[in-house]
Amino acid sequence: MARQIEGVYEKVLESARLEFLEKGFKDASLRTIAQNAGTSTGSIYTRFTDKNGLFEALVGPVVDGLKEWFRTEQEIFAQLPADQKKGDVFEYTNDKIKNLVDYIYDHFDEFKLLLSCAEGTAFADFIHDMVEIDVAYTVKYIESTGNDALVSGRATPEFLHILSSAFYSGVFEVVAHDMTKAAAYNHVSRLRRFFRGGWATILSP
Amino acid sequence: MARQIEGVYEKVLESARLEFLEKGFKDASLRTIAQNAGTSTGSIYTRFTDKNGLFEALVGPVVDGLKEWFRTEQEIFAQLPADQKKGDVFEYTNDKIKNLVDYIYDHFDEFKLLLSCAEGTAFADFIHDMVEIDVAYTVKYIESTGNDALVSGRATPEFLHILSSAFYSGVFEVVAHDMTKAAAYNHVSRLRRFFRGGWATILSP
Amino acid sequence: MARQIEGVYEKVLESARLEFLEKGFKDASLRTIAQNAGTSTGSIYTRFTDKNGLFEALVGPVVDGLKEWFRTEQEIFAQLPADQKKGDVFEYTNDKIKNLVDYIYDHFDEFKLLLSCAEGTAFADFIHDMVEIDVAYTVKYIESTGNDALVSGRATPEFLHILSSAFYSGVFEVVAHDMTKAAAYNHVSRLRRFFRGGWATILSP
Amino acid sequence: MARQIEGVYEKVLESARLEFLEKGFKDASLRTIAQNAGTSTGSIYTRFTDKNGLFEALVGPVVDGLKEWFRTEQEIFAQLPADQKKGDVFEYTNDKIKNLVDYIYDHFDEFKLLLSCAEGTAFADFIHDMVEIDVAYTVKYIESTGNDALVSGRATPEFLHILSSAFYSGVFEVVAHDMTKAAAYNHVSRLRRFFRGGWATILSP
DNA sequence: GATGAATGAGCCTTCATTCAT
DNA sequence: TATGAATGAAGGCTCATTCAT
Repeated sequence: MARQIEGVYEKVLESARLEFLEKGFKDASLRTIAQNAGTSTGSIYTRFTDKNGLFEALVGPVVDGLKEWFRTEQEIFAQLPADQKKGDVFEYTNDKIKNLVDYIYDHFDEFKLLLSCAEGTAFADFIHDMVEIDVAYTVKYIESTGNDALVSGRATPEFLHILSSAFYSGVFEVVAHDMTKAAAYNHVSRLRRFFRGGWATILSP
Repeated sequence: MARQIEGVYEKVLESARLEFLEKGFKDASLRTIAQNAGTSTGSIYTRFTDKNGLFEALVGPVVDGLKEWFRTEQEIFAQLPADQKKGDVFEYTNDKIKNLVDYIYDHFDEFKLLLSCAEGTAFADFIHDMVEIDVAYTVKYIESTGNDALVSGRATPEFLHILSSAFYSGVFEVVAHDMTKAAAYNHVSRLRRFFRGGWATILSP
Repeated sequence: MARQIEGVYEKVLESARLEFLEKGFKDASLRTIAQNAGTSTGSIYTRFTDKNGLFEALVGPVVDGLKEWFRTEQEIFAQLPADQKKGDVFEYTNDKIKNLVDYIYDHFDEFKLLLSCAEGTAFADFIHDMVEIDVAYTVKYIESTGNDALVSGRATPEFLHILSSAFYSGVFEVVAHDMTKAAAYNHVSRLRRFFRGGWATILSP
Repeated sequence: MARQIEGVYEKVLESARLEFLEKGFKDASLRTIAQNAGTSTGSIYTRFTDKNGLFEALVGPVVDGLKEWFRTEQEIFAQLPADQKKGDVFEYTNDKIKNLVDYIYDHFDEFKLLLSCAEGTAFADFIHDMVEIDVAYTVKYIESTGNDALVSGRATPEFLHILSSAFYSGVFEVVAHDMTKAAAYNHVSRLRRFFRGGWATILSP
């Protein structure tokens, strides 16, 4: 029984990362990827099904991790005592956002792939998808705290979407600009402070 | 003058618009475009030089118009009396932003092309380019009013960039979501109000 | 009645010369030629019929002139008194060959076109054609002087061809190498001297 | 090992040979070549990289063989005892030149390709390249025998070039004229004899 | 499982020439 | 006559994917 040659999987991923980063998904060549990984195109198909599968193998775990992180944090928050929920969310989420930046910088290449090289991929709308999740959680949060922002019409799901879209676009600029992690912390926290005022007007009657 | 078959120019543009919208720049086929326009591929080259030239013919005037609009507004503002400049900029720009939405909806397809179908094109970084212009004008504005936001470090060009990026990403979501114009007015004005608070903290010492 | 615009003919020729020299006949573009001449492709067709016609217009007169020169010299020689014909032909043709070099340098570009840029043209076999003429004249010369080189088999038309081919290839090297006219005189006369010995063994029993 | 359909390689080469011979390099069509060989255009690229690669596959080995032959003969000659070198080189090279003709006729099509169908190819200047090699060897030979032809100025590298160019042009005429091998032997040996006299005047003070 | 040759549709682009204006 | 837009075939080449070995 033939076994998969060890180390090839990783080499292909590495080679693919570079090729996708350089040329984007569509213009990347599987032949080049295989060659630089020291293997054959066929073996890419054995391991990754597809060009799309290869891209997903690179980026999927990072996306899943991010979604999982969102889910977990949401759950943790949901189980806080009611008074704490209504407390200073801004303060509460301070660490959270720092974790997010950490996560981004732990997977910088992958985020670059997601944000700049994913056209033609299931991940083309990465920001948009993240925003959808974020909005869903925000809605839940607002509802669970009994805040009347939605009921009163001060916020609508669509507007929350635009708001979230604006926020995350700002956040992910740190990737496009290849900021240092320190600069990223700084900018993201400024961005949050900037948004804080707006949120206050929405959440307070 | 050699004959130029009438109406073909427009038909090609229309055909190209549809093809680019459907498949994006790279995957669009000039053959298909020519066929659907009832011409030959060669005549596309006669009229538009290039695949890129064809895309630019669709989208260039709209971008130029937008830049011109930016420039003009900036100039008008620059010539206001000093006290008016320092006045309520939010109120002042209310109409302006409405004009912007009007402009977007007057050229909806083109903005869709710019925002979703321009990869592989000189317009791939459309939002980013607009943001650069916007930031340049914002810096000028801040400096010309004698505000110390920049000097004090409450704002940096990089942070203004992120802020602007966040704002325009939010604005252009109305295109991605195919909102009605009415809904767009509404959302954009909400977005501005939301940002107002943040700006206040930056501009006031 | 519309007249041909004056000066265009010459401008087209000049533009064509440059384009053909740069890219060779096949890769030259009529559009480029027309453009650089400040006229339209159509007007090239009006004046020169064809891409081939254009090339011929450049090069044909020079070829014709050369052929005419060959013919005239041959005629002059034919009418020399018999004893003079048998005299030192080498000496006699000394001036002739100098005239040839002069002719080449009076039409240097055209010879370059003929020798390096004529593939795909009726002039592709220029040297070969010249050689044919030269051989025909040589045969006539040998026969008219009563020399038995041909009859005896010391020379055959085919061998004369090869000989002539070798000689003219050597001569036209001065074009390929962009020699100065002075250097060309020098080399061609050396070449003739070199060939002189060989000829002597053929012509003398 | 992935299957390589047997016999296709040869069929492609054969098909290419015919197409190149008929139309020359530039006007030859890879589609036609592939079709006549019963393959796809793609497989030509797999096997030969390029249109150029295909031409080179046909002609490269023959050129290399020729260069190698030159090199070897030169080396053998270099190691002859000094007195033999100064002996009758004409006699010595008698067999050599016969070998050359043999080589040409063993690869007749390839030489035709090189001499008539190579425009647009790295082999466009085949004769010129051979001449360069030949001249280099000739210079070495002259120097190594202590002959003063170069020192005295009776010969210059440039003139040797022209001479060699003339000689090989004559030799390769046998290909252009589709001579029989017998006729070729005959003509080439006549040509050598013809050149002999000239060489004598150059080499003897 | 690994290989990599084969596929063949498809890409953008160029061109000499024609011909309506 | 001059123009130059139109033609449309043809060009070389690339690619993801398949599959015999």
